[in-house]
Amino acid sequence: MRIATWNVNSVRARVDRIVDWLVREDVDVLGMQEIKCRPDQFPRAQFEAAGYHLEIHGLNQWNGVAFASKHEMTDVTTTFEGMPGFGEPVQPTLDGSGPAVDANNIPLEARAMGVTVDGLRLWSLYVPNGRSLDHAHYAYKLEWLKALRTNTERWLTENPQLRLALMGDWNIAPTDADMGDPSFTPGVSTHVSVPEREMFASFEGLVGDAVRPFAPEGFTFWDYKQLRFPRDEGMRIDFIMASEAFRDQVVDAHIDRNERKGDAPSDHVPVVVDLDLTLSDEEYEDDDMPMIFG
DNA sequence: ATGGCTCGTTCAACGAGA
Repeated sequence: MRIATWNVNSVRARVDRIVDWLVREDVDVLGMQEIKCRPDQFPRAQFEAAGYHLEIHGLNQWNGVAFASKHEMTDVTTTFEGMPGFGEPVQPTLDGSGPAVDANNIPLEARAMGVTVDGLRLWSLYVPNGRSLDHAHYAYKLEWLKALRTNTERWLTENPQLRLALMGDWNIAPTDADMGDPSFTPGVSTHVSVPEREMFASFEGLVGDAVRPFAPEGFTFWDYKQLRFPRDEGMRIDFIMASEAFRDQVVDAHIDRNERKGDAPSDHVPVVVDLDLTLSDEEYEDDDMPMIFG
């Protein structure tokens, strides 16, 4: 089972590349971010011709998340409990026909989608950028992640064996090795600030990086400007953060740097994990049994 | 010191990205 996450920076501008890659790499499930369109604008036909089912959450030209999967998707959700919105409060509609809002009547953005595939609980997440340390978007980013962490803890408390993956564009470079863009300055810039890194670290013990053990180095994003890609001045901000039960089944992983090359690439590249779903807890428990030598 | 690319909006610049 091959599962991937990719911030595609507009699915309509990139549909040929995305579907070509899915087919060539024989990807089972892809979580996308920044599709930048509504479901009625999504280029469904090309995905479906390649054998993929689709789940799409997009409200306008900003943000937007989706899944393409060869296998059936169930339990589709586009929010988690306590997810904050961004912007000005709106008047709630009595019949619930208006935009989805948080507890303060602030509209929710299209930044999360959860699906279940073959018993795996997968989330496609587009964490808010933050814009700058003194911007309201930065406080929103931290609140959004705090709510995600609270839900993650609850999901795993209810089911410690849950095979859960929080995959997407986290918009945080968790270590200095993950930041290679010289325009980002510690203490001044988003993505490397202490509160962001502490928030990322707060997921430890719940989920861990499923990719880094197999791909210890490498960026997932390079800015379009300033020759960042040829100079390899990128950042590692796209992650598949997974529960222990999920990681027990991961047999390989990689970052597909080649997708930053060629005509009209996204500024992010796909991040991929390969799972062996036949690996079970029982087998691992058996491995822990004392050996009896005859 | 500033902008640098790319996208969607929609035809002219601008918001947003990171």
